[in-house]
Amino acid sequence: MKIATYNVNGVNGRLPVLLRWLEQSRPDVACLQELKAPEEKFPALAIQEAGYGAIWHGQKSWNGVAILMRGGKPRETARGLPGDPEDFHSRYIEAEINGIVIGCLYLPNGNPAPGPKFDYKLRWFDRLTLHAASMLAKKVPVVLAGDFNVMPTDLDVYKPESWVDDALFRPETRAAFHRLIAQGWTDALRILHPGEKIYTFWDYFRNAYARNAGLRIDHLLLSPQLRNRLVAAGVDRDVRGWEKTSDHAPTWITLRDEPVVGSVKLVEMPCGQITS
DNA sequence: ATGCCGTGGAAACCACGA
Repeated sequence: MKIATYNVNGVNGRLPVLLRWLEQSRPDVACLQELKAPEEKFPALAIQEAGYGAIWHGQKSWNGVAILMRGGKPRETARGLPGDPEDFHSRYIEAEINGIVIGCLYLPNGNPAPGPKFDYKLRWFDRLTLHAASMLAKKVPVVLAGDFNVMPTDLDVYKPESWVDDALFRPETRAAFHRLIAQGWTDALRILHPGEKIYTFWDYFRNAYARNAGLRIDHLLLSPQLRNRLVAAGVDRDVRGWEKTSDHAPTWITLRDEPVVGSVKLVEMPCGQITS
C-alpha cells in the first residue's frame, strides 16, 4: 500500500501536474494540502476520472486539505482538530482506509516569529499532539501525513544557521515536533534513510531547486502498529522540476499488507522471527 | 537581509506562503 503526501499549492492551478503525478506514481492514498479552493471548487470530477475517490475540506483562498483513495472513497473519521471552536482554518482531515487511519494535516507556517501567527502555530501543534495521543491510545494503525512546516533536525535544512530564527526551525517548533515523536511515532523517511540529505520543498526563487537549497518539511509519521510494515519511503523529486509545479514535491511510503494466516495476525520482527 | 516566485481574489494591487 503506497501512501503519499503532496502540498499542491493550489489544486486547480496544479491540476495537470497533480493528474500527471497520480498516473505516474499511482499512490493508493494521496493526502493533499494547500488546496486554495473553496469546498465547491474542488476538482472532484477530474480526480474521479483519474480513478480516485476523495474527501476534502476546502476554504476560500487559503489552506484546504484532501484525502484521495484509488478505486474507492475514503471513510471520513474527522475534519478539523478538536480544542478550538474559533479556529476555522481547513488544516486537518482524517479517514479510515483499508484498516488504517490516515490523518492529513497542514500545520500553520507561523512566520513572522515571534508574533500572533507563531503563537497560533504552537497552539495548533499542541492540539495536534493531544489528538495524536488519543489516536495512539486506541492502538490502531495510524499514519499522520502532511506538511508539518517543521525541519526536525539540521540534516533537514540546506543551511541550518540561516533558519534558526524562522518559525519552521525555531527551537520551540522543533521541540514541539520532538514531543509529538516522543509519544511513539516513527518518522518514516528518516528511519529508512538515516543520515541522508532528503528535501521535500524548494523555494520558487533564488534558483533553489537547481542549487538543491531545500527543506524537509513534509512528513509521514507511523504509529507503532505500522512500524514493522514499512518497506520503502521516498520523495518524487523530479516532480519539482516539472512546468507549473508546486514548490513541494510528493513524499511517499509503502507499507506491506498485513500478513494474515487463518484468523491469527502475524507480525514480522526486524530480526526475522515471527510472533503472533 | 531580502517574497527575487507563485497562487488566489479582488481589483489592476494585496495577502500569504516558507
